[in-house]
Amino acid sequence: MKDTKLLKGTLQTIILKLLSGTKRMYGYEMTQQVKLLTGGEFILTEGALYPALHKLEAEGLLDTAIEVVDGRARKYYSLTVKGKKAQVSKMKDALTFVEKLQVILNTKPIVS
Amino acid sequence: MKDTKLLKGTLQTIILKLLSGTKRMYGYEMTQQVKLLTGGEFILTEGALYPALHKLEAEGLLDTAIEVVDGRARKYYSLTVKGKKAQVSKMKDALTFVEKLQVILNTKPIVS
DNA sequence: TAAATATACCTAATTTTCTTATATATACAA
DNA sequence: TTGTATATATAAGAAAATTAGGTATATTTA
Repeated sequence: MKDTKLLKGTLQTIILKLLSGTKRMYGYEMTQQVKLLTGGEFILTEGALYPALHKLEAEGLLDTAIEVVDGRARKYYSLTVKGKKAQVSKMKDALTFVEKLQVILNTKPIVS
Repeated sequence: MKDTKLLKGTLQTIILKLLSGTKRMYGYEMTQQVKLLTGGEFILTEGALYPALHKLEAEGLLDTAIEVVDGRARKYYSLTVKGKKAQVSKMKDALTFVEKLQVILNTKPIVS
């Protein structure tokens, strides 16, 4: 991979999941977090991230709060109640997706 | 899931993988195979499948042969040499994708 | 026998999502 | 002072999927 920035429709789920583990997070922080977690395999580009954040906010899943830190403006995002519900739902879908994909690709590890 | 027909960019990989396990396969057969393998969770729609097959053929990854069976025309697809190489490559990407996605979603089972 | 379902292919319009490129701006290090 | 890191944003285009249609034959069911 490395080159592929393809997040394949899982971007919303990733954003919601990241936010479910903390009080709030800002965009740039998400890009760094994803890079760190995946050893640089997933690159969350701004062109994909910011529109996705704006969409989730418009849908009422995210709240925002702008703060200036070290002279730079940050836009913090946090889950709304609706967002928390959506997170649970999307995680279920993602789990099913991964599981079934592994079945098709015949890569599901045989574990108890 | 159930409702989501979202295959999220993995459709090409799925097609190549299905074909790697057999000599040849036709489109409708792929839809049934995917439905069977996933317990109905993944629905491979024709609107997604056929354009994908045509694209892979145009790229030289698939060969075709039309045969009439029981009065109905079937278009059999098989992997070319180039297609076999692409299959191996795409499978590697898919494995990395799933692995890293599981890390981000914190759902990676702790196994040896 | 007529209607519905299953088999089997296809495309076109639209929408969604992502890539690529660009823009702005501040802080810090070389 | 030039580049890198931090931080957000949008716009044009491409890619991929959804939705919705179309054609046709075979089989099953009412």
